[in-house]
Amino acid sequence: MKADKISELTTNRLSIYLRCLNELASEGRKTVSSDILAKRFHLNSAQIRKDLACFGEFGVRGVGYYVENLRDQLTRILGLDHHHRVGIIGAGRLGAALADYYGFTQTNFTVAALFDADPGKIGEQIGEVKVYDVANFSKIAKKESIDVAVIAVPAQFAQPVLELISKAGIKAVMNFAPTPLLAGEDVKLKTIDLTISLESLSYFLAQPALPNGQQK
Amino acid sequence: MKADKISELTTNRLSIYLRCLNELASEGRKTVSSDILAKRFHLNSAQIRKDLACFGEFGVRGVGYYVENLRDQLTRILGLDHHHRVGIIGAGRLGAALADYYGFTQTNFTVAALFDADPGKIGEQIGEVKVYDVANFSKIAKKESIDVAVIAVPAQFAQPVLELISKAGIKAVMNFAPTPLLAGEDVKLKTIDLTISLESLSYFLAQPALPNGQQK
DNA sequence: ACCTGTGAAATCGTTCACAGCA
DNA sequence: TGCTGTGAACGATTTCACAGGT
Repeated sequence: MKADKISELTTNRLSIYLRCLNELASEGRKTVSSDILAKRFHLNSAQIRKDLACFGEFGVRGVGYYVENLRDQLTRILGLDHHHRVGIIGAGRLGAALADYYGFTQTNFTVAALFDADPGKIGEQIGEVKVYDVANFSKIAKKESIDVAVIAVPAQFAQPVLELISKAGIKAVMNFAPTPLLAGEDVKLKTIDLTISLESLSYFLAQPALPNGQQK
Repeated sequence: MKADKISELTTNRLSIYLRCLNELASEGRKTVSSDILAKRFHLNSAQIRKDLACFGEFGVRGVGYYVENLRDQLTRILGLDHHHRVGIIGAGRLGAALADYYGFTQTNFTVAALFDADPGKIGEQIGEVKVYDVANFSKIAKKESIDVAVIAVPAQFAQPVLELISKAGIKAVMNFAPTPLLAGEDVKLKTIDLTISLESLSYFLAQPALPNGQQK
């Protein structure tokens, strides 16, 4: 298919496929069909094939996919054969937790620096990582080769912080502030809005249970 | 429209509309049209009307929506006129950060208890909240009237923890473990997978810039 | 016989455009 | 005239179903 426009839903699933393949590889499996993959991990086999076909013809008819080969291909497609250096703006509890979280679980992402405006926090050491003055963001970002930024500041500061990040030339941003942000066309912004997620749980709980005990 | 099947995309947007209305209300605005709302908050006016029409006829032709009335309606629809009590399983950095995060920003959600299996953590006090032995989850959940659970444990423990939550009769669960979980039909599960989000940023960075400087 | 890659169909979601009411 | 509520058009995504390769 080799299309130019790959949907975000597809790339999100590539992450999932990669996880599955890592599991299969660690079990010593050599090949896997889209059908086996789908049944085992509760996916749809046609979707797996379509997603993969966007990037090349990785499968062999009558056989399936070679686990190690496909894993390597996905790793490359997702850019996980490169290291990424993450800067987190906001050294509150959330920023500190994320510094830990990424550091422990993601070998391809290293948290290189935390930033804050609070003089009481600047200079502190959180785990392996130092807290810098956010006023020096651009300078430190360059020195530390940061290519991914995480916004973990209160909502009202999120937009100016995003502009600071943009000006520093960083193209990939993850936002935890519960507010939509406006970013330039060349910047990839992912907002994870915990408030919306919580309120959607609240909505579900507010729905009356149907007679058979199921929810709507 | 009064439909039975409301999509999650719609309910997520209700949260956003509610935020916008709160902002307008605090400015003293009495009425607002879907068009004004859309232009100001970068939304689509037809979508706003369709979303709202799922739940009733709140608008007045020629006038728009009454800000306070619509805000109250959305608050009710989202179940935010009730308090929710949250239990967080996993008292690591992430669990602790979430305990703080929700406590500070969400007046409708109170973190009632943290749970962990580590004897070193049990009995600790994190902010206002005590850490209990996860073995006593069901008992404490009932005593504390917990109706929302948050999974903040490592991936390999997430499924058994979900089953524990289910058995305690809790119907709304937010999962931060980077793994898909299987839940019963009557349980609403939201997974927030930071690994997928990060890898999708990595994918974006791996794409070659197009000649005009834009990304694909 | 098995399994991929892919058009075609079905489903789901968004946007348009306008009838109808204040 | 201004604005909602909604059928219809459009667009995106998922699933089906099968031709064709091994």
